[in-house]
Amino acid sequence: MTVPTGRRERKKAATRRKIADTALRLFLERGYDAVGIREVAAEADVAVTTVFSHFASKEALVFEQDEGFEQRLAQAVTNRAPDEPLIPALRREVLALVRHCTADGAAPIQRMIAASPALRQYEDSMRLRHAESLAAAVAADPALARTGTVCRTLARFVVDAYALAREADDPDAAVDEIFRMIEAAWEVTAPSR
Amino acid sequence: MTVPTGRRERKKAATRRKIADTALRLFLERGYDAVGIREVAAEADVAVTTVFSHFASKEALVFEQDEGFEQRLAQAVTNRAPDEPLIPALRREVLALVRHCTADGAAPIQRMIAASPALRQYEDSMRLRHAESLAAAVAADPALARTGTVCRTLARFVVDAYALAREADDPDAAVDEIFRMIEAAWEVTAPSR
DNA sequence: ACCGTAACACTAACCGTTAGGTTTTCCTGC
DNA sequence: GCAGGAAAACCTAACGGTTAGTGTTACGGT
Repeated sequence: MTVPTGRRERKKAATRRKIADTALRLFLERGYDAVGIREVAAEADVAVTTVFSHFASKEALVFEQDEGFEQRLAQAVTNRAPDEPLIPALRREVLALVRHCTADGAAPIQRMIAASPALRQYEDSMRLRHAESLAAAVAADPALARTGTVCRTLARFVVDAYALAREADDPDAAVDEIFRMIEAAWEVTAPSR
Repeated sequence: MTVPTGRRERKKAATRRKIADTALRLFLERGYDAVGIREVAAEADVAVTTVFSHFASKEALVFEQDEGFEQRLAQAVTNRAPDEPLIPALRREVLALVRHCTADGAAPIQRMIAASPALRQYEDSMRLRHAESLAAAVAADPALARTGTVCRTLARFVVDAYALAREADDPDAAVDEIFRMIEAAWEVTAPSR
């Protein structure tokens, strides 16, 4: 019943980090496709089954750090100031996420992802999961009062903005441009007063 | 150089169709995951390598018939009447596609896809490919005069509409609702006259 | 009739992933 | 402290999708 506090959790987290770090290092050194799971496990000095007990798939090793992103969009909705409109809050968060991903330090990882169809596909489906949780957060806000379909649509549009802006020549300008479209799409669904 | 006319092509097409038909039949009979590629090959009386010379992956066997869909959205743009506005033309095409997929005859296939994460993921990434060709078609129309980012964004929104409407309780109404949003998003990008 | 090539076959492997069952390591209540 | 239980990690072995390598056939153009 007591909350497990201590060494066990620390060791588990250490193993997880060691696997992820080793994997990312090998992937960047020699290419994602050129490094096998057995090799990652050997280099991290763990069993293959241990790798898969920490990560659901080989692709998940690459996106380990981005797990927090899942919640950030939803929190941008639920934690926004009581009187702040929805769209600017989302715009701000998407802009922050885009800047984080297009920062110089992330360039090698982004190049690796772009080079691997498997990683691109994984990221795409990850974004759709994020859209679902964002849609749930939007639908849960009673101040917004939209149908389920509108909430899901908005969520898709927002994650599209994230994906498209990252690939654009000028990410900041792209966020601006796309969010003008999203704002218009959202306004037209306002319930009649 | 000469245009290949004849038996060779017919035999190849026949082999391809035999593989696809056999695979779909087995998948529907016993489930996508429960049928292996080796089994499909044996039942179609071809070698495993032959299956993969016709289809890039196991998932592609399921979506063989939907290959034409790739072009339909783009054609809805390029082949529309000279004075027809873009959005209604796209709305009409998406509605037709949604109705086609939610027709009674397609129900078992849709259920199979919904039951397999691998198939859902494959379809998601297929949609993104479709969005890219749609974006290219929109960008190529000089009468529209929008930036590349706007064209890509619109294309994403349109394929989102397709995906969301299919899952909605009332697909027709969802297409209506979502395309009102798309229309507004598109209008706000109109170049100043 | 003959050659090039496209289609197909067979074998054998590689790689991600999982199941099975065992050992180690830590937490906890005595 | 220590027994008992559980979580974490291990090892082995396999399964299923996918591909490389190497032939073999059958068609099409000359």
